[in-house]
Amino acid sequence: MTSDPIPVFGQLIRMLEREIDYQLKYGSCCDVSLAQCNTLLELGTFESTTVSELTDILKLDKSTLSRTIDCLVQLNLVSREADSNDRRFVRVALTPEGKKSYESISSMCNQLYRRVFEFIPESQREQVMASISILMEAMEKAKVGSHGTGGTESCCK
Amino acid sequence: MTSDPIPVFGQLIRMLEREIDYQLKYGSCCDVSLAQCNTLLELGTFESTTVSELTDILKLDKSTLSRTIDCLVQLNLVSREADSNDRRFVRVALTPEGKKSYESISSMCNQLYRRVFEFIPESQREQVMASISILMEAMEKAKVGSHGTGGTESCCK
DNA sequence: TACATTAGTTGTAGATTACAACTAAATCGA
DNA sequence: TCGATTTAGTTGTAATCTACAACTAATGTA
Repeated sequence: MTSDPIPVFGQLIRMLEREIDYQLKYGSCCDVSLAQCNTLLELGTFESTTVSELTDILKLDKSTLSRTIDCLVQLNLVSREADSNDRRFVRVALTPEGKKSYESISSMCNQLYRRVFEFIPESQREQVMASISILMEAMEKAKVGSHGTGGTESCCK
Repeated sequence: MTSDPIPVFGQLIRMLEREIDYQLKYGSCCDVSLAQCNTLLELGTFESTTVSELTDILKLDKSTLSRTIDCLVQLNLVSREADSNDRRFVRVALTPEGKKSYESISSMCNQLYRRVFEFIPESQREQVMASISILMEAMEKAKVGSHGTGGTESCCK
């Protein structure tokens, strides 16, 4: 029974967060911004999606995503098309070029993660994988319904 | 021997990253921006620091941090003072008010993490803690020296 | 058909960030 | 000791990111 592990957990998790962000930013996204990169990575796991689905996943405002997608469309990486069943929805999908881009980004990510895994003793890899999964699930469950005031406060006065 | 776990690892880790970010943003930082919040959380673990140390930890440009600190100074949460040994360095530290703010933020974080932990079966908590630590260490070791071109590319043209 | 709801876009403005150019202080090399 | 170089940080500037509010369009409901 040592001292409270929770604050340490918090510190670790924040370090991890920054590390991930950094690696993704400077290691994997070459031609697109971090936001675009994350969007592509998500799009790659769907046949096609909608803006609101991406909103949920990426936790960004729909306007932000709408514009991010604008950019990706202009870059010819993503296609936008009204859903034929419910024309309020916009089906968003990777173009062939977007798929290539996705492949390239995710392969770079995977390369990094493989590298990371090499630094984890083989006997512990399974444990680490399982733990991330457990942690993720727990965070999902622990998600609060209320988000305080939300929004972007900040600087100074 | 199932299929390659690496891509799944990547997905999980990105989900986790967003989850952490979101929780910290809307759950823990009430009066200050996310960047300020992270800065306070780091400052809280030091007696006093320098801008460049924070640069390393937070992986932000020194100019960005300089201004973030400006804000915190204006908010009366942080003090800035030339180092007496080497006057190029600026010692940055929490003011008493900043300490209170730090306590409040980190206690809110810890509350969240405690909540998260409650959703992890007790038998697995130690494993998860250990895994985060292992992963973190591995990511540090795997860190590449080169960061591509770096910088903020992006939008469209 | 009118009213309400839902999905997404556009107007706008502030926040965040980084690069470059700068100042000030310390160190290095004759 | 003095000039050149390096180091820490700040300021000028500009692009990107983001969200809120107000809007349009499509659907559902009474």
